[in-house]
Amino acid sequence: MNHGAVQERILAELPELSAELRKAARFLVDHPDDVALVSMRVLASRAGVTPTTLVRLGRRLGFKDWAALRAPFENRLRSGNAPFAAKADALVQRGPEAAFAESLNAAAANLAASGAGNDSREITRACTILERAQRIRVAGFRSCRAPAHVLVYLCRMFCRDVALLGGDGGALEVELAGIGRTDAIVVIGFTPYSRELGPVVETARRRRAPVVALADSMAAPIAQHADVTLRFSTESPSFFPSIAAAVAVAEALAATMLARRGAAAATRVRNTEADLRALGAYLPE
Amino acid sequence: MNHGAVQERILAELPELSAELRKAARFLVDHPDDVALVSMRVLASRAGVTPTTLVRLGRRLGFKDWAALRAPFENRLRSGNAPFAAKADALVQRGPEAAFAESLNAAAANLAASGAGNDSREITRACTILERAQRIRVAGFRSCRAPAHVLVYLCRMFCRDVALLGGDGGALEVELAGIGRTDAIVVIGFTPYSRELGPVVETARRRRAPVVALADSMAAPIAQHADVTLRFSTESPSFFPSIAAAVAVAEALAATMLARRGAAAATRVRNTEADLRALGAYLPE
DNA sequence: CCGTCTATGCTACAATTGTTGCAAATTGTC
DNA sequence: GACAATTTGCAACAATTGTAGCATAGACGG
Repeated sequence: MNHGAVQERILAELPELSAELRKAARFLVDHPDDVALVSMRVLASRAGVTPTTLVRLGRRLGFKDWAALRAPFENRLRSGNAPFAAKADALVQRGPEAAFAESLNAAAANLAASGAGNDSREITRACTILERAQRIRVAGFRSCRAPAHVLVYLCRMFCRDVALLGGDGGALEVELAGIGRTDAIVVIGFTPYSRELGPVVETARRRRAPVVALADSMAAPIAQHADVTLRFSTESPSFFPSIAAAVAVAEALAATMLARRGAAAATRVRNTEADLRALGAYLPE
Repeated sequence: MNHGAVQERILAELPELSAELRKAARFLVDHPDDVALVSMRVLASRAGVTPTTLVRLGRRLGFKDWAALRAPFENRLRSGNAPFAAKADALVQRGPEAAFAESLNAAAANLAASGAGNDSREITRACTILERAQRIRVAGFRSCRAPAHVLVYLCRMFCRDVALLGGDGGALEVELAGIGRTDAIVVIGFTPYSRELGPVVETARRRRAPVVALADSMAAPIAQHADVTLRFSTESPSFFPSIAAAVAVAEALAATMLARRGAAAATRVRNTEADLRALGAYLPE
């Protein structure tokens, strides 16, 4: 039996399995490398499961041993039947099929550039501004709506008053009405910059509200009057720029804020998660 | 140190070694898979050498442990290796200041894993489904709203009828009303899966509408009944999972569709852009 | 409410792991 | 041939491995 067959077998059996067995089974599907390369005990701990559960899973799937279940995972990695050679080739070959890998590669390069392009002082300043703010408002339009949404979603987990600007049709001015010195505005954009960002930075400046900009350039119009600017890169082999790096920067910003706030904020995040779960936001396991 | 470097090191040292050590060293070079996959004792017996010799070889090559020598051979077999592991090692400093870089690194690793985790046949099938569809509906909730938004935004540039599901408060059922075999549904989610995805996949299945899933696992409940599943990884050093990779996969999917459609679609994208510009969507330079 | 049954974890155990110290064997040198 | 130096193997070690048995916890039906 080869690895593919085992995986199918697992997926077929998945609904019938009990909670713990299913958790283990999913881990096998998701981390096939580990199955072959590490011991059962450390595999179990990585999967958040007891070693016993893995033994039982093996039995349940019809294998005599753990070794018997593990064997197909080993063979998968052996260079003989190389799915990796094919994979590596796929990364190199041209044509439509390569577009996927190329796009991902470009995004990864953008992330790396974003890591290098922001120095820690700027990051610290951005965090300080956002932490002091009574209210945080985030502006991002068109393709930058995604990173804006991410930032709002994450900050809501540990900040009182965070909102996305430009929610429902054209009420932007109303949403900006109460903004003042004690708040903070985050603007996200890259060339060409959405027109809607104009009024946002404009009112922010007039009301002396601190501005954190996420942009593709220090010279971006939205960065001109910002107190801090964090950079991200949008290079892409395709016809549209990539905003994956912007999303990653937004996440990293939220992660940094959380890290600075320490344990209290962390438990607050956990509470929020627990609330969501209790409210039935998620599918049951 | 990666496997290539170890191999070079071995070959360089080879002439200096004694008979037994050389025999062992050659075996390491010739059977790299075995080094990672079997225990030192059976490796020794396969090489016709005593276990002790292997330990001594490791020392001789400058490794602290047998585990240290073995590690590069393991990494060689792992799928998500690439140049990212090295980068992650470079920035392992702790503290709140490092959170930013760590978060970005994790996201980059997730991108790499997503590239390796999706084989090109699946990608092709996903594209085919979406290209055949008269209408495309995308479902993504909570944190997965961001990648859903990205996919919709991009596909709109070259597809007639694309929309985000669950737009305004609870009209999900209405939006699903007309769905049928000739349409396509994209569902995006990871553990824990938003409850709203339940009805979506359910109606898709009932109406026999093809489903493309973007998920963190082949074993995801939303992937179970999907026609194709594209994987992304959400590993993160922080308290919340990262969706940067999901965004990148969504972009890559759009890029692939565009590449497959050829020049005509490309000009269509350019026209859309030009329209936006003419309509005054962007700030003037 | 009780009893049954399944699911899960804990503990113990023999087998196997990587490693060490020491003795035997081999090598080269005078 | 005798000596030291090096190379090699053996036996034993603590640690870790995969597995089995027992006990507990929880679910379900009467």
